Amino acid sequence: MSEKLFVSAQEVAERAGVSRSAVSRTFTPGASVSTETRRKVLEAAEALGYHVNELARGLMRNESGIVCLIVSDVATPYRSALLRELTLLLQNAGKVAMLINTDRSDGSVDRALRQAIRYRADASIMLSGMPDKSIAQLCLRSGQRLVLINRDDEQPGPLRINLDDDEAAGRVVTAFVRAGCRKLAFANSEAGTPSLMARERGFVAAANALGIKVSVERHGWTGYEAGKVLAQRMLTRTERPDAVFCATDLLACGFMDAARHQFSMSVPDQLCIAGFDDIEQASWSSYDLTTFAQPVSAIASKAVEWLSQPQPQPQNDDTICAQSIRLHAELVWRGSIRGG
Amino acid sequence: MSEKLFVSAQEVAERAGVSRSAVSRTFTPGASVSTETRRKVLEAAEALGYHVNELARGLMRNESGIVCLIVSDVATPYRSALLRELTLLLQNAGKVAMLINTDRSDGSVDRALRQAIRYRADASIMLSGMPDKSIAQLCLRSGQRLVLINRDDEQPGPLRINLDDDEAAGRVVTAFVRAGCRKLAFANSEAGTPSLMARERGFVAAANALGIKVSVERHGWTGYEAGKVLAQRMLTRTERPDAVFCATDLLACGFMDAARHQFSMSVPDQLCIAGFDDIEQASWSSYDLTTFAQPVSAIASKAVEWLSQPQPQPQNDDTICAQSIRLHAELVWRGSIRGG
DNA sequence: TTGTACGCGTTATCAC
DNA sequence: GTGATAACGCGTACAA
Repeated sequence: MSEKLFVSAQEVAERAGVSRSAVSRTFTPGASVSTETRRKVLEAAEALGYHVNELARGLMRNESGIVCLIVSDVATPYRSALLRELTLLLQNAGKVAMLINTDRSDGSVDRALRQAIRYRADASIMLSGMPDKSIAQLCLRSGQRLVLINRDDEQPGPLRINLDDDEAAGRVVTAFVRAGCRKLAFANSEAGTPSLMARERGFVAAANALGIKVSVERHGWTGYEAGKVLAQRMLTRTERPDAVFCATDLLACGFMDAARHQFSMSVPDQLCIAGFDDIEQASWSSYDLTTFAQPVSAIASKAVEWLSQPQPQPQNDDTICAQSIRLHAELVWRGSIRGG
Repeated sequence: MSEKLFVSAQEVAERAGVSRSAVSRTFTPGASVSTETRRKVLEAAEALGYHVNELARGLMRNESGIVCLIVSDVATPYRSALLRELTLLLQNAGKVAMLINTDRSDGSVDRALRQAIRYRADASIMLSGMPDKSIAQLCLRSGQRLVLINRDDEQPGPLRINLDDDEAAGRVVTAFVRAGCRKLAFANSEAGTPSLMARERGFVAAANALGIKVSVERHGWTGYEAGKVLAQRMLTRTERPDAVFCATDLLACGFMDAARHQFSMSVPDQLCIAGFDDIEQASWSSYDLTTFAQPVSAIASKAVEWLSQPQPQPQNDDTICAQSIRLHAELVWRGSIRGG
């Protein structure tokens, strides 16, 4: 049953008539081998179908080449776009991506992180969820790097990449007011992640500064259906808003569809809408949504870049050399706000 | 610089006052350990922050627990949905997913497959591309399982999962004719993958059988923009089609948007449209697209199920015990065809 | 430049 | 049930 399946460096060495270390050196970038030996080894390897065993290599080097991507809702447009960029750049950097799907259940992210540790991942990149503090500490203590994207400022990850959510939200208020809107609304999800809440706070604050009150509604998670529900709630009131900022493009699409097809409202004439993320669908002509672009490729390259450079410090147990990057979310003007 | 980072079973054994084997057995599901020993080991492991090293374990067992997902266009709705299901089921089966992104470039999938071999993946699941026959053979010879989803019938993979594309396409013809349409069209991409071509063939054949000619157009890859371009081509003709079957939902969305917003056509009154995949956007009320559902969860569970059961045969070099599964694509009736 | 010898962390085998 | 020992495939210090 269990015949030898993979061919080892030993066999290559025998066939090539050299020592096993010669084989090892041939496949190690920095090593010194004579041209003749290398040729013989390569020939034998090709003939036998030899491939380096990264598991064994990782065991020796204490460096697996594996980077763990921890994410929930992979099928969501923004998440999958970020995933695409990350995997692409990781591959170019000679790393390989391990994908772990989390859900809302308790301990889901912790399990993911533990999985990453068991496979001795060089790093973990979290696109969702917040790890238990102790687990995160364990990662760091184990020499594993941690990158948190659009997560928290409080989290203990060494590299944190965030957006200027609050400031961006302020710019929507200006746009709405310039379009002649006065009855502003904010449609949010109940997820309550830091970036979503920052958008809400920024929007409300900027409006209040202009003496405008904002009606805020929260429902469900950040998806299309939740947007519809939010619209049903906010548009059945006697006092309808004339402009709504949705915390997410998916919410905005749902909101817009409900406004048009269930309430026969015209966008942007009777209702201005703005979203956040700039998912592909936002540019589809049925929506033509004004929104803020997540700088996905910038996020991904910052993350991978940071992972590629060598560990700056040995890291004391208590003093984690944290680094925080704040990226700009550009406003993409389209047709869902009047007077672009 | 390189202080000991991870804690090993050896250290746990010392602290617990038992042998290394006892530690190993504690973390091996099927092994027999006394309750007392297990308790001591678990306690020591917890205190030290011990985690099994899957790299070393994989090295011993000749089984890494890694399953390679080879895919291009990850950010596409259908692909990401399939990816979600697969990663979820793999995790439940105790496996872990390694994601490799391929592009259209030559040798991209081959590199991916080689990567899978280097990490001693137990299996590779291909959602895109077709591997070079020699590489595929190498995988199989190395004891690696291979699953091809919506790929080819000619490929050498042991498990091939396909849909009844041709038959499904025939059912659209019936629906179109029943809606009173007589000028049928098929909008395809230039990608030319087997499933896309099967849909085209099935549609044309079924229409011809009823004495109806079909105008076929192909452009770009299977995306929203390509759908728009196809609409521009087909709707500027003197003889406009009154029903179009798009090889993909993304194409259909683009086609519909162009028809409505650039040609002021009403769907489904002047133009019936059908798609394929049943991506989430197909159900959004702006599109409300009649389409065929990819049975993503069935596909994923078939694949994972097959991987979970033990290798049925030792596999001779020439006789590969291939298995082919043909799944049904259900028609999802929505508003883009008259008279549902 | 090349070969020898050892160690990485784990599991399987076999005595006890 | 438990503990010693061999083996997995590889990198590398060291001596030649």
